[in-house]
Amino acid sequence: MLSSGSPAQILRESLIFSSLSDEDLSELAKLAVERSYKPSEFVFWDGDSPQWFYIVTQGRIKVFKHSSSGKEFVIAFFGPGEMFGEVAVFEDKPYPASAQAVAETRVVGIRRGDFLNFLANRPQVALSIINVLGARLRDAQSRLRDLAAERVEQRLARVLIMLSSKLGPSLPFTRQEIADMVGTTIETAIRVMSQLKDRGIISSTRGKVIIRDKEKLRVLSEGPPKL
Amino acid sequence: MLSSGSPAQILRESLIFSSLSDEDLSELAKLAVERSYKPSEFVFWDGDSPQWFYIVTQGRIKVFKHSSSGKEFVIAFFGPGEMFGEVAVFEDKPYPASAQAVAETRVVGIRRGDFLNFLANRPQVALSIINVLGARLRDAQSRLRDLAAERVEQRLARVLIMLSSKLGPSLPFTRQEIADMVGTTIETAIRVMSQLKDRGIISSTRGKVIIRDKEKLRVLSEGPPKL
DNA sequence: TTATTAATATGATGTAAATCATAGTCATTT
DNA sequence: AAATGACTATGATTTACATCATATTAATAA
Repeated sequence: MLSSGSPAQILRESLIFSSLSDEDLSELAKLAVERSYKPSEFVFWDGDSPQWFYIVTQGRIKVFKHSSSGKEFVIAFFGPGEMFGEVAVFEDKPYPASAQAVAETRVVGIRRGDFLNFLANRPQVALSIINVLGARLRDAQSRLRDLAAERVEQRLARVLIMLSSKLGPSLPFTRQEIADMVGTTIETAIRVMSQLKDRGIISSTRGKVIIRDKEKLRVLSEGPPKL
Repeated sequence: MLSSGSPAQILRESLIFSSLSDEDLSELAKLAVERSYKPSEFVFWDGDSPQWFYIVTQGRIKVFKHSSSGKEFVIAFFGPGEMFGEVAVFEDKPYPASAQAVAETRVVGIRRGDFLNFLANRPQVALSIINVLGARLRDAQSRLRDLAAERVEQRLARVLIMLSSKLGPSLPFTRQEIADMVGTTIETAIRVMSQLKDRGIISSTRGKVIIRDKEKLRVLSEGPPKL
């Protein structure tokens, strides 16, 4: 989505900072530090103290939590232009989840204190952060309801729809990654997706899912095919 | 928790506005409108367009969503000093959940547009809202992980702990309300709580739960009593 | 008081999905 | 080219929990 460039350019292209003047932007860029991660490298761990918040510039970051039995639950994948690690920064509590690169990934990081100072004089930026947090909260609450009350097939359909509205019809995720987003096991995810394949709703290759019939998927995600 | 008083006084006592000057506060108070609700009355419905955001001054508000099969999932109960309906307001999308009074309840409401204008010049207030949203997001993400991976007993223990850290050891909720927060059925909630009762961890009367042994409850909420 | 309704309780049965097991398939490395 | 390891696939079995059914108890109303 975004080409790589100078930190200032990258920040410019990120939604959150679109309201900034060139002046403010170059000031913010001074605070930003670039970092690279190889696949499977961690940006931070659940429980770490939050020094930085981040914006992805290239690649993809997986943010997830472990259950008491060790299972992963994926909160979200973040791509270019998206911020992560922000919850911990604004609250000054340990990161509530871990962040791991799932591809060759570059991020810019801004120190907690620096960023709070910066925000203190830019209400417009604060408002756009409020917007991002609001959207994420809304999303989390929907997923809560889904996990509490909807069946796997329906939840999986919703995850696929959400992903494809962000990334297009071709989704670069393994069954395991999808299972971890849906909150199920890999076996169940495979079984459900095999059915979707048989019904012509999706097709797939190794590590990739292609949405073939978005409309049928939408119906599935809404109606209870039960009863 | 809070005594009733003038709108300005109520706002003053709410965490979010603690940083405001008396001047700013009385300006905000001018924007605020008081309303009362009887038990079971709705403040807004899922899907309504968001004109207002609210702060509870007396009583209690239940915010919840329905599943496709009609089951309720309770996102949170809010008491005096807490805001609700904020997600929709900051995003200008329909309310993603319904809000219903569960007691004789008073709230103050502030119009979306008024409040956004007010915020635009008060970065400190914006930052404290970011804090509240951050805390709620963190909480929602924990619950997501729990729903995806933990068993009912554990989730129920966590809900009881969360509630008692807010409200003290005596919790004025029915089994149904607790079930709706945990994401289970009333029967299962009753069964699990009967066990907790037998083990001396809680006691209860009609519509009320009393935490007797917080430590045992904590252990339950963490360890997998499985294996 | 009796009637009515909401909350609590508990047993019996059903089921979606987890778990356990095994095998095939595709990509990468040696 | 063979070998190693990740991903996909499917069957068999188990299980936590939902669902259905029916009481009992405690408030509230008639």
